[in-house]
Amino acid sequence: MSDERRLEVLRAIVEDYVQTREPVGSRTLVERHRLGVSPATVRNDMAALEEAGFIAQPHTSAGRVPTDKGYRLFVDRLSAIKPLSSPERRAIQHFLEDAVDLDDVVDRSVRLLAQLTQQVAVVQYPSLRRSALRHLELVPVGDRRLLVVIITDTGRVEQRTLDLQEPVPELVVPELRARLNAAVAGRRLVDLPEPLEQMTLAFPEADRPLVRRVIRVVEDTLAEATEERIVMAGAANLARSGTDFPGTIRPVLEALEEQVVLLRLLTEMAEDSAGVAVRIGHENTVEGLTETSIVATGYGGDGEAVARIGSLGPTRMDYAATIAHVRAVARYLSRILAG
Amino acid sequence: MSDERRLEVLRAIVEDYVQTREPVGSRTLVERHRLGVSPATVRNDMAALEEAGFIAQPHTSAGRVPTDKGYRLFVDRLSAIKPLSSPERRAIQHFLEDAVDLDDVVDRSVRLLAQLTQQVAVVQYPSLRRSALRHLELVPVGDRRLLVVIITDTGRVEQRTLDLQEPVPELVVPELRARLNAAVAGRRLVDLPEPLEQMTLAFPEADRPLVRRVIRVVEDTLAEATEERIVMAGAANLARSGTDFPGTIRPVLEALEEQVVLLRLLTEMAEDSAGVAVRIGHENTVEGLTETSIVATGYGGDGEAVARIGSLGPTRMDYAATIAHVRAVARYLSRILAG
DNA sequence: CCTGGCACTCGGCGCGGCGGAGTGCCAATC
DNA sequence: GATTGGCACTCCGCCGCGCCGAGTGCCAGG
Repeated sequence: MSDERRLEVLRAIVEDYVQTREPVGSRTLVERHRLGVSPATVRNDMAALEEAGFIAQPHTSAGRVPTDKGYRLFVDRLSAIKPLSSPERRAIQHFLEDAVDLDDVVDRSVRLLAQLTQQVAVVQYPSLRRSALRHLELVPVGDRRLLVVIITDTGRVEQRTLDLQEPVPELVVPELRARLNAAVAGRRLVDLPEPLEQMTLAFPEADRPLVRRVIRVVEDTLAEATEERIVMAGAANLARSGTDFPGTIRPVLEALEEQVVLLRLLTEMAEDSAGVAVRIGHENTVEGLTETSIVATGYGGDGEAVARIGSLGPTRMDYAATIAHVRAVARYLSRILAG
Repeated sequence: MSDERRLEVLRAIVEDYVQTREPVGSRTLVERHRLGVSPATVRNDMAALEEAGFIAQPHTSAGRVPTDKGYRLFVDRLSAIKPLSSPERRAIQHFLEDAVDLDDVVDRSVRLLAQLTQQVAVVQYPSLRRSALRHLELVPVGDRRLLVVIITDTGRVEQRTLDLQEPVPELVVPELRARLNAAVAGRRLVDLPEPLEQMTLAFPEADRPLVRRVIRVVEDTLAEATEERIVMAGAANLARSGTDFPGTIRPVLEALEEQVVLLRLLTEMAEDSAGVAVRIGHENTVEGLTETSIVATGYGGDGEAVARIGSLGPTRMDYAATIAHVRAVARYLSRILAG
């Protein structure tokens, strides 16, 4: 009994089940795939695969269904990545190229991915922490408020208002603005803290508290994981005809509304050698997502990713296609942001 | 046969149906409500109500169900607005008061409303057009770019970059900033165009093209309806236990993803005397939303609303409660924004 | 180690009968 | 003339039954 063929059988089971959404039996399996052996032989292999926990049967005397473990093995052995057709590529590129600003790029990307995969797409906004700063602006609003505007090289703009105990000295603001920008230009937010602290010393004693507060706001802004926004599209795809989910899709929708959780999940996911991360079923410990799988990868930035993009669907999804789509969109997205 | 009682019967039918989600018959109706008449009498009234198109029966010899027209009459005659309990009020207020900035306020509001109504909540971001300007900031970025930052009194911040053919004269920027702010302070964007045009004349001939371009950007920004963002929460509530929707919730989810359509719908809705707008079932011509009702109202601004907030659910919703909740959240939201 | 054969299991489906909730109508009553 | 009790009728939903087919596990033979 060759291990080789058993893997082949698992592969066939996964593919058939993904396509038909029904437990697959030994007879239909040999009919559809050129396995070169009889149903009886396949049955033996199936028994072994079940013993090892890769497949299971919903009821006695029913066909087999892959388990999470089975999908995992399948995905790990998945060597060939489906190449996209070249019209498909062109469509992606053109669609994204028409975007007018960062919001538009992200919006288009997430919709596109949802459309391609027919699943739920999730895109994290380019992270502030790993982006480089283009400019820092201070605007007095009234006489006890200061608006801090942070502009990154990915085109993202973030702002915070700062309430002050006492009026801001008119003259300090332009100077602070100039010095801050000098200290900050082109640096990534994660690399900042030290230069800023030194800068404080250049100001007269009296102004230092104010300077410290402004610096504090900038630091807080970058520290706040809350500010990591994500956008989502394709929720409607969860409710597709086939009864994809056991009970309702409610728990899934609930989980998806918790952006914080989703964000953590997305960033936690470890990428494999090919740069794509896959979480299958119960590998997602998040409540409500244990019946779903997530395919994600990073985008933007050379070498180190600036944010992540992913697709979420039922564990029984077309992994090969999803991986291809996620990679493709991530690649074009990176290109657009860099250009 | 008093018209008075017929209305009472309709009322009872709507209330029972909303609660039980099942067609309601004459017997159970008299048992649950103190109508003071016999089932037979109610049956006569029902026949009349059906004749007039306010109710219908799913199958012969089944109970009655309100039609869209029935709900409409019910809502129009709905005089008493359910007052919220005072713990409920306090909870709303505290929850919203803890918000740290505009994004947070909007986010909290939409979640809160979804939670209260157990439906889908939608909040439109404070509109630029109807907000008053607090401050206008010009920031040179590089020597051929100008960043225009627009800050409104609702706390919203919008920015645009402006590419220039020739370098900006260093000195013009501060002057332009000062003059613009003088011309603009406290005015609503819709009221602007004329004062800005006059202002151009105050600059030396050479600088006028630049001034005109900046003004142009400000005007464009306010003209772009695209910039009207909305946020949504509570999609999971659509998938509640009871089989609320005929087929699936898919068409509804799809419609909700089309923010542009949703936005148009929200702004089109005409408010009644009490300031709340209700669209019932097929009154929503939007595809996918013909089985849902929407309750919406404006918020922010004195007299004239600055943006809208609403709740969407199955036609069979608790209108009285939903209206109360929408009004309450809108009121507190307005208060927060004003303070 | 593979294969064909065989007995067994079990879920899904269609059918028929039943009960209950509800209606519509009619004649009697106030 | 509105209201009411009575009565016959309708129809949906539910339950139990039996069949069929797909699928399995095992065994003996190649």
